[in-house]
Amino acid sequence: MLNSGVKDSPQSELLAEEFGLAISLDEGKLGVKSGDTAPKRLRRSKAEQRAESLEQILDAAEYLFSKNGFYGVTLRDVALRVGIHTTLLHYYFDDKHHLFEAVFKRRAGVTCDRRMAALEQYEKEAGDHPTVEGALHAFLDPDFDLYIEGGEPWVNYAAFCARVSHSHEGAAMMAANFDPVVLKLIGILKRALPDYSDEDIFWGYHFITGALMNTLARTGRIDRLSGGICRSDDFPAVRERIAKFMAAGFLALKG
Amino acid sequence: MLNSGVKDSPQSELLAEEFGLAISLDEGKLGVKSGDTAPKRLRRSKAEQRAESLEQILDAAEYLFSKNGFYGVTLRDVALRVGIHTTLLHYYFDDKHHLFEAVFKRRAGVTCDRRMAALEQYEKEAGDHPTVEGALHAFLDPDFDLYIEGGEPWVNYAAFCARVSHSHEGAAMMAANFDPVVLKLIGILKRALPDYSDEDIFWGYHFITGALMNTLARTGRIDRLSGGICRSDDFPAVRERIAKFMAAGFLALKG
DNA sequence: GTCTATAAGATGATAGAC
DNA sequence: GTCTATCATCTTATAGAC
Repeated sequence: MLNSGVKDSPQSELLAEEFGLAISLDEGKLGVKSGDTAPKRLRRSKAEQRAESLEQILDAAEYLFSKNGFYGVTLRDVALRVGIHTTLLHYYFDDKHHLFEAVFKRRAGVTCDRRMAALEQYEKEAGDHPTVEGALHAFLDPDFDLYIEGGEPWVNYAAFCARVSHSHEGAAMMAANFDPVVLKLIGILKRALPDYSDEDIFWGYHFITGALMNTLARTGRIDRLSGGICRSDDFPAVRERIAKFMAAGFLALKG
Repeated sequence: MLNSGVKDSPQSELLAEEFGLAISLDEGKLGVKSGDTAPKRLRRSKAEQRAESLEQILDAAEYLFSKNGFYGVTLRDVALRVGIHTTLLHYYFDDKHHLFEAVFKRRAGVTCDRRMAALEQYEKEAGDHPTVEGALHAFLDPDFDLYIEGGEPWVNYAAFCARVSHSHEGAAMMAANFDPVVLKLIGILKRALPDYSDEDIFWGYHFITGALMNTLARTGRIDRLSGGICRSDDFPAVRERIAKFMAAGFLALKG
């Protein structure tokens, strides 16, 4: 396994767990039973080691890209943070673009699946009369829960996505991965607002995603502006307000 | 004066006008009467020439920074676009950071002054009973008008600001320049919503600015998502909806 | 898998000629 | 004011040793 940034870090073995989350993309893919009969897993399989190294690199890249964007991070920065040599990054990810894409894709599936599942469940529950606020809760809350409960890696990923969303390189990546969920939401909104034009509904979504991305970016602006009354990383506070706020906005568009 | 990107461009003399806007920061500062009696201004003063060169550089930098951010643009990119050598950029702006800051500051004052004036006028008109929607119109509309009527340079500046707003380098720049106007808006909102907590009001503003920045960024995402029904650069469509939408959101927070 | 060595090119910046 | 020449440094990427 790789060094963990700080040289000779004694607890480097723990990092993967510390940063781990119950939901993991790679779980199961490796085909390795973690329980087995081994005594406290003294030895790891090659596949496990590789997966762990990949995770550490992706964590570092995710953190740095979320702060400075694609061009603001060098492979040297990433390697230094992990405590390895840049050549190893090429070994694992070929080039910088692939690394960037890997960071995006690692968690994209998880958040999409959760939101899609929540939307589908809401559709069933609501039957013929979905509400805007109900749909928005189904769309937004699973994500907020992920960021609130998932710890630092997920919060970094959120900021990473916020950055990507305002960049041109990332627009295609966003579309390819998130469009199905968003269109699912749009579909429910249309049924909740049958007399609305598509234009009104899409602009409403545009406002929501703007507010959401501004939250995920955690720039610290609202902290200073409010003199500490609000904190950029107070996701629960936003979760509590955003669906109700935006639902009312929708209803007012034709009012 | 400088070359205008394309070598031997015959109409390079016209560029400054083409990109010019009625509102200009430098107007008046130069102490040069443009009308005078000169026959179609065959000769320019040194100061005028210098100002024009600066404008051309700033236009190019503004465009590029708005697309790729601070780290995604090299001085060579800027120089190439203007048709000059990088050393000249150092001559005018010292270093890259100063150039970036100059791009930001060139138009920051204009938009702030306009919005502040509109907010103050609204305060007078509304007297003791300001409304949320009224305050938001005063805050947002002058800016939208600027972007709609100001042409490409102002639209690029808008995208530039959107990018800055999600970056850490830019957070301080944003605060130093825009906080007074924003706090003015917050003050009016407080009077419009006397029973609201500061927290609710600041989070509401947070949502608004997110939606606004997402608009200014013009990433093209809403275009593809909506299959062409909405266009990223359709500022009038947003102007028409955003104040009403967000005002309703505010009113719903305590409802 | 991890490292050393190395290359080719880009980048921000300076000194000085014209 | 504008350009040439030059610099040290950084950046991505490859080949090959261990």
